[in-house]
Amino acid sequence: MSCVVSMAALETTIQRAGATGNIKATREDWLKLALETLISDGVERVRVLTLGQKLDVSRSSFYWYFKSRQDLLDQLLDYWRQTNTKFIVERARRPSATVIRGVMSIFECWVDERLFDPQLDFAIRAWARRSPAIRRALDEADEERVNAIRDMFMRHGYDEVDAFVRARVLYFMQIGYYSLELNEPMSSRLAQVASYLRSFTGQEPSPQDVEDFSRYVEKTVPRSR
Amino acid sequence: MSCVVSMAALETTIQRAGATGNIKATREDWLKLALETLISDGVERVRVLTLGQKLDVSRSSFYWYFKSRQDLLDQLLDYWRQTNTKFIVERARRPSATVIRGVMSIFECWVDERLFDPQLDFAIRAWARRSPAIRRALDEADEERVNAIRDMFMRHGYDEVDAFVRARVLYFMQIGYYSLELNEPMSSRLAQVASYLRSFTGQEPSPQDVEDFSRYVEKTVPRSR
DNA sequence: AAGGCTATGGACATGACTGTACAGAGCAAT
DNA sequence: ATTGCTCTGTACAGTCATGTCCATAGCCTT
Repeated sequence: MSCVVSMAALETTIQRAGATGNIKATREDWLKLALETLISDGVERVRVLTLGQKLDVSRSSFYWYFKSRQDLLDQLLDYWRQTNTKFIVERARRPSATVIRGVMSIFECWVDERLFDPQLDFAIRAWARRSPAIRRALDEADEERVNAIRDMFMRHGYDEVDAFVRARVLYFMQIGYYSLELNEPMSSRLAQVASYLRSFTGQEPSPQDVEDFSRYVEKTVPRSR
Repeated sequence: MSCVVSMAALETTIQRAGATGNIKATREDWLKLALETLISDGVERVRVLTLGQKLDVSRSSFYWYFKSRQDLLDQLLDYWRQTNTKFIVERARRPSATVIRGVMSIFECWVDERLFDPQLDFAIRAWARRSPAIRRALDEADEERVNAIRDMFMRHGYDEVDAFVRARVLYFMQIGYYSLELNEPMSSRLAQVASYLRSFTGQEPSPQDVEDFSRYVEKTVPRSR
């Protein structure tokens, strides 16, 4: 579906499949489909049999590339680890002239699914409910993200508790937003940017701020409708 | 586990089990255990076989009380429908002297799991990913909740867009908060109440406000540690 | 064209789960 | 004590999943 995450990052996990013949499904095919399934249906639905049917290949092929189903799941987690937290932290650390600008930097992750894939995050969250290992990985990621955002607020003069709470409000609000899967058109979302900035920072955004953000989205986000 | 939701509401869905003998597991037992399993593990783990094993009863018993597994799941959804949205809306509609007080009313749901069960909500959310019927029910509930909160902000003079955005920030932030399953002690949470009120309303809470909220929690919330 | 390696198909063993059929246990009222 | 009702256990059929074994198809090199 909407899993348009850059698969580039997947290649990290992937050994070069030497382009030998008689290949119906590559390792990448299995991984990609598994990721899409994880995102749209949850871990429980990531099944060797089902994936094989969709790829029109028997299950033996799977066991050539992967040791077991668990092996595949481990790799999916690795993929998530290497992608979803990185950009948030990077954006939060960027120098910014004002808090408003700082928050706008982070907003970039919320409007561009190449930077942060909310559905993948949600799937990991559901997965974590029943798996302590996933739970631990997720907790670490959440903490890293919130801390990065908190530091941004502190750089702009908020005291520690306020910065922490505002970081949480900003981050948790977005996690919550995504878990509703609203699928709003970008135009509606942009129409509310000023209110969000005001609400998150407690300061009044300038018209220039709002305009710049719209520009950014227009120019860099594909399919922003 | 922490499923301490008042089971009273369940009885709505329940026909009186005439207290005849030879009963090992009542309909209530099945429902309650199913609900706990839904909450802690997700729908996929609500299985007739597993429930039966935990109740130490064979599966035939289940099929006496329920037409099928789907029948049970339908009833779980009904239970959620009848409980989780009600109190939020009710609290949001209560007259309040100031916005701060209005937000505090809603906060009551976030600190008292008898009013709002976050884990159940999360489980329904995960369920909704793969079931259009659940999706619809959930969307309705979310809209009802946000609208009730928005109206509260509007009653206190916020314009429509601002009220709507603040309602979302308040509600989504909480949904996000819960999906992290932080399990913080109540004392930490209370220590941040002032910051949260400030962030959500854009106004400064009085010491009296903060103190009153602490009092409320202390008196009415069981096990607030 | 012959062998070698890679990837695949098919068969088999095993286990978890749903739903159905039916016999019978236990209590209540007659 | 017999009958009737409610609930439970055992047994069976059917589905869907994982993982293993082994034969072999297909390209690549020599």
